Amino acid sequence: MPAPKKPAAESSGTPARGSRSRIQQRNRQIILDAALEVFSTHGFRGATLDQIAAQAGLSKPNLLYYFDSKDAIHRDLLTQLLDTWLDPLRMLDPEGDPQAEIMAYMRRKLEMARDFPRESRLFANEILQGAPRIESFICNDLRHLVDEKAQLITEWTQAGRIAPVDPYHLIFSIWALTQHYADFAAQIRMIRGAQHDPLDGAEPFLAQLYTRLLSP
Amino acid sequence: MPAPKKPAAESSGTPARGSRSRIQQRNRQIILDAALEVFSTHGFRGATLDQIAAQAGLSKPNLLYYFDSKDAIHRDLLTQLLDTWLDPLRMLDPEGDPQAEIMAYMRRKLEMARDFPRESRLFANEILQGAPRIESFICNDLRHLVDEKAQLITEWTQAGRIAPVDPYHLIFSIWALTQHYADFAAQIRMIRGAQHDPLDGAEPFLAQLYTRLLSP
DNA sequence: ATGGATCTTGACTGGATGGTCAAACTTGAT
DNA sequence: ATCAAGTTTGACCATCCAGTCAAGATCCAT
Repeated sequence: MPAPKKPAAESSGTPARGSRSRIQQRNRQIILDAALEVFSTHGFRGATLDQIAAQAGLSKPNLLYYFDSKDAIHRDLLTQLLDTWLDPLRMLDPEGDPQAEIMAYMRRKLEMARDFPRESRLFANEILQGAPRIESFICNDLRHLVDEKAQLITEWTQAGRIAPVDPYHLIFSIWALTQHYADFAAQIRMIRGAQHDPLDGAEPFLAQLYTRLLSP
Repeated sequence: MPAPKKPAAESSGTPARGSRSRIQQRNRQIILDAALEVFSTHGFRGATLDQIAAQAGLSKPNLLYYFDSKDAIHRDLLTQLLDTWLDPLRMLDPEGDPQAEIMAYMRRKLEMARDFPRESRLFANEILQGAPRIESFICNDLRHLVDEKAQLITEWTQAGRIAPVDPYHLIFSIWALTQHYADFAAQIRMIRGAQHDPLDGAEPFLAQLYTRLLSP
């Protein structure tokens, strides 16, 4: 007897994109989008499959037809997120103008806070809990990239091309300042009033801040 | 028949401190401390009474002898937290030297991140979820205080005593930069290695940053 | 030492929630 | 049109978890 055809577990390896029907592609995406909404505001344990199903407009058993478990949905979201999380920092170009490069990095992160606030909150939730699911990513990929770029920044400071700053704290400051606008958007909205976009005025302020910090 | 004597609900009004026995004082504090540990890392829904009981070294029914419900413990923690959350900003002195006042505010917030990281994470969890339980606090107390201090900063900039900056974003930047060291401590530890204190070097960096930002 | 008040807990309940399953429905290749 | 494969769901189960309860242990004023 052939086991009931589940639409591919694919927990590892290549997605085998072509092997999925249009319906699968569409519904998996709908589910991931709904799950991102729910996980990012309620955290993993705070989210329920019923909430996600309601948000997706599907039945709960139907979610579990497309994903093996609640955990699998969450893992998929995190994997997808981490896949692009490093890109802005990776683009920091050793050949470019130091100050312009760092400003551009800050702007890319700020764009991510504006365009992907739910992803930022998903990440924040994960770190707040001690990063149990993404520890190896942070200790390996992220750490090595940060070490590499910190080295680059140190060279820039030693060459006198930017003011002497601690490169690690510089990077952390960019993370803190940009992600704050996504992670703490609720607070900012309540303080500035709902009519403002939380990010109004953020770019000029951060440009001013880093210009003054980095000018030799 | 007298109803079983629960140790005072006290959900509102004065604690009636003296009315509690030594055992009550002690155990309530043990429970709140354990709950802070658990809620701050797992969030409200992610925490279980069993975890809190284990952390406190008490039985679950015993927790519920001292507090009416899981929610009541959480509410107590938040209330206690909010009670002092505004103090550092409140201390911003209109009569003091503007730059020194803002630097001192940053340092007070950084001290709180160092001394009360669990409280910071409890707060962060709450905001990430949209701040449902503390909306009125943020919309009223916090908002009014921020408006007042933003006004003060504006006066300082108009008097040319500090560089012209957006006062709201200045305040948000202090929150972001200082709380980041508590909320994202797990990430910082993984990147810098466990031997470093996450806050090593933070104070000089932030001093440098705000000195350069604010100097007229 | 004694007794009533305070504290503690094992055993339990009811509801929520992740996950299963078999039957029903839809799709599209022939 | 037909049917096998793919998709959907109502009903169900097992476990987890907040909260209850009544009986037992401890404390402390007298």
